[in-house]
Amino acid sequence: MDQIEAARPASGGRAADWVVSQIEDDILSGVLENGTPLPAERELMERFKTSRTVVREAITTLSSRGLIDAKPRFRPVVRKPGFDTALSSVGSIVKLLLAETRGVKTLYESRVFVERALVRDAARAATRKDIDDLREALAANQNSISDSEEFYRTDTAFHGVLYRVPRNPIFPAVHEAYTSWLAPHWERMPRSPERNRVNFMSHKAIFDAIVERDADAAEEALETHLKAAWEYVRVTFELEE
Amino acid sequence: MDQIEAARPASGGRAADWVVSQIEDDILSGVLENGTPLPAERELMERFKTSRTVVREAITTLSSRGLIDAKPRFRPVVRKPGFDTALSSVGSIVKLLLAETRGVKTLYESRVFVERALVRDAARAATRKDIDDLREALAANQNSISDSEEFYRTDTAFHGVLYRVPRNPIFPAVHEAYTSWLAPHWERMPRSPERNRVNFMSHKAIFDAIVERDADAAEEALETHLKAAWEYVRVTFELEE
DNA sequence: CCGCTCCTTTTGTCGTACCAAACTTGAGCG
DNA sequence: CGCTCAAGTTTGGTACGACAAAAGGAGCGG
Repeated sequence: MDQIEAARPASGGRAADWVVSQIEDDILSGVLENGTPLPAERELMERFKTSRTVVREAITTLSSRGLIDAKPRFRPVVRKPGFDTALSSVGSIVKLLLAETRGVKTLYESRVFVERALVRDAARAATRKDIDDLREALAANQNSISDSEEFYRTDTAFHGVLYRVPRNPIFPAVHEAYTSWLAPHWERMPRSPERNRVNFMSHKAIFDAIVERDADAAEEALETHLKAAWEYVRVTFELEE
Repeated sequence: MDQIEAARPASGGRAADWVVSQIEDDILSGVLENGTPLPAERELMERFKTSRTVVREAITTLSSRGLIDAKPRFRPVVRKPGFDTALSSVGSIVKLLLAETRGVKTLYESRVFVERALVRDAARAATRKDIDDLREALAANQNSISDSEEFYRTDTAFHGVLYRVPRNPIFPAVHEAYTSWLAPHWERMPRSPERNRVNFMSHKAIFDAIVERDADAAEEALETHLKAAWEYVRVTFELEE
């Protein structure tokens, strides 16, 4: 037992918060490796010399912070945090916000904003490999025009390539967040090969502009694409404005 | 007592989760108004016919989701969620991520990316009032060159105006998040009137380009500005690359 | 009206107990 | 030897009761 635990603060803060920070440290320092289950609650209460109440509170807090993955009745699994888990941990609030008036519109507009910048960046700085990835994603998209289910996936994947161009892990995380948050709305949309073809053509226009290194054209193509997609959603769901 | 409560699911999910969703509904539907304190725990356990254990777990969950503001020993206060609270609730994870290698750089680069798009947008679509706000913020910035403390505030405020141009509540929330997360690093930076003057001149260049409706010039001015600021930080803290 | 004390309420923590679901073990079998 | 399945064991989810400490009020005196 050479474990040196920082002394628990005498008073003021909650004991649970202290346990949370202790476990956080263990996760970050690698004592608790990614993917391994957390020790049993009764074991933790012994290690931290505290009650199960406190341990359980700490666990729920860590869970909602995304540092551990806690399914009911199962051992919580530690999950080393990345920007992706950070974003997914706000999913619950965002879902509430989307239920409000204009919530979806607000989120979607921000997505358009971000992607406009992304295609600009791609036109400016995409590497040869980025272009190849885009071309590949575009081809996959074209090949699945007749299969709406698959088309949706390849559509998402195409946009996903754009989020990876800046080589910043935040952007793929943002992309995943956007798609998961907006998916419930998208999935209820009627699909059709004709519709898919229109979207594919938009993707192709974006791709062509990027290849031509024409940032303005790329941005405009993307904006047209996403605005049209929104209009389609709006009419279908009869949203305001 | 005309309150109709959805029947608690028989089994499977945690009881606490059910209570969480119930209180969420009360907050969103306005039964629990913003700013009012939550009912006492014993009252809630009576209303939901459950134990205090469950009620308390629900409260901690709601707290870490940012739907209520819970200081120890004080009654939790209801806080209607916005995109701002959503972002601030991930602060705890982001703080951990910033401690990792290149964490700050990653976050800062994303900020540069976003602001590049913002100044472009401002050059394209800023209203007369936006321009006036920018001019005012710039003037305040200039007037506080000699007061580094105040200069930092007006600096932040100037950038903040840019985040408000798209008229999308997500962006001001993002700005607040960026500043609060990066503030601990910035505040340890040495300041000087000379340094402030350089930054002010950068702001002015950005402003001028926006007024001229020159998106390319605005973007470049901003990139130069933030890259220089980063270089300053990097050298001071001797960070890698 | 202000400030102090005393009493009530409420939160934070602990301990115990019980159930049901998950896990472990080992016997039995092909 | 490996697989299946049914026991027992562990462990998470919930409930109940208790108590110290702090907050919130009520009353009292200035």
